[in-house]
Amino acid sequence: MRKKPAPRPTDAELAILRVLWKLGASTVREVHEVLNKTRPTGYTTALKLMQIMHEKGLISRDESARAHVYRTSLPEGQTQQSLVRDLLDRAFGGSAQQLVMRALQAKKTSPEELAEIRQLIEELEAKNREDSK
Amino acid sequence: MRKKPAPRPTDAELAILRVLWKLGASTVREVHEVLNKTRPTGYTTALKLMQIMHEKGLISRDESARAHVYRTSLPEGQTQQSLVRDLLDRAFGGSAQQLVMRALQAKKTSPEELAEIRQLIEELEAKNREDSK
DNA sequence: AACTATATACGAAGATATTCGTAGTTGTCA
DNA sequence: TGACAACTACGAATATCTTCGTATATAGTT
Repeated sequence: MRKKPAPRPTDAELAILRVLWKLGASTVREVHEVLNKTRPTGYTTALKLMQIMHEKGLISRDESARAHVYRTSLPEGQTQQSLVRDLLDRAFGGSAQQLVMRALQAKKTSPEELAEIRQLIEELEAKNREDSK
Repeated sequence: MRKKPAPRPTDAELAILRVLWKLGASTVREVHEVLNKTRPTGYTTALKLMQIMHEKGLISRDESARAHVYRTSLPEGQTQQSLVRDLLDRAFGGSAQQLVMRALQAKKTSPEELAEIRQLIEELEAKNREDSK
């Protein structure tokens, strides 16, 4: 008896998740106020979406107060990981290398960020050498 | 009077694009035969999808033969780039660094691939130093 | 010429995603 | 307490995605 994995969030759902990760546990109103700035929609639209996300298990809620308080079910990094893995499979035949290449070409990356990435890679390479001993 | 950019392909559409990139220009039957192995569906499903993709501008077709021959409108790399950029914006706040990190964690990458990525990064870093002179 | 195999076109069903209006409930405050 | 503001629940309209059945056309074969 295993629990179903959370389904891939849709575009609108991901927008809400991003707000919740940023703000932490929040009410519908708080989420709506943030979203409304960049993408004007009605309050009940946000409400309905969050109710659906709750049904799907993407978010959980605390109903003890009149205004329910919602929080994400999974940490940001874990969801990002899933999304990347999904894109990897759907568009890159599973090749992380190709995806990384495209990502670095798709957007200018600051020298500091490049250095961090290089460091991560060097760590992975060191780990490989370690393992093969 | 500018042409509309090709919309983001849906899951089923991307699966078809992948076959077309792999095989090159192909008929519906050829595409369907490949897809049918991994995801059994009817022939007319593939046909309909490809007709819609043609309307959207995702693929073009040569109607001179009885069996139309379809080809992708954009090269694989360009579409991959768009998809990565899209995910970057929707889930990573535009941070390529974060996305790369997640990609490398999401999937084991071979030492050879890691080396290639490292090389790309070193090239980008060299280019940065060059530019800042 | 009739039959068969293989095409395309098209409509439509069913599922999912997104949007919002309306109804009804609850807390606040003058 | 009565009016108002804010909240949830719910139904439904609209759009999009995915699937397939049916109608029709065309090429090849006997």
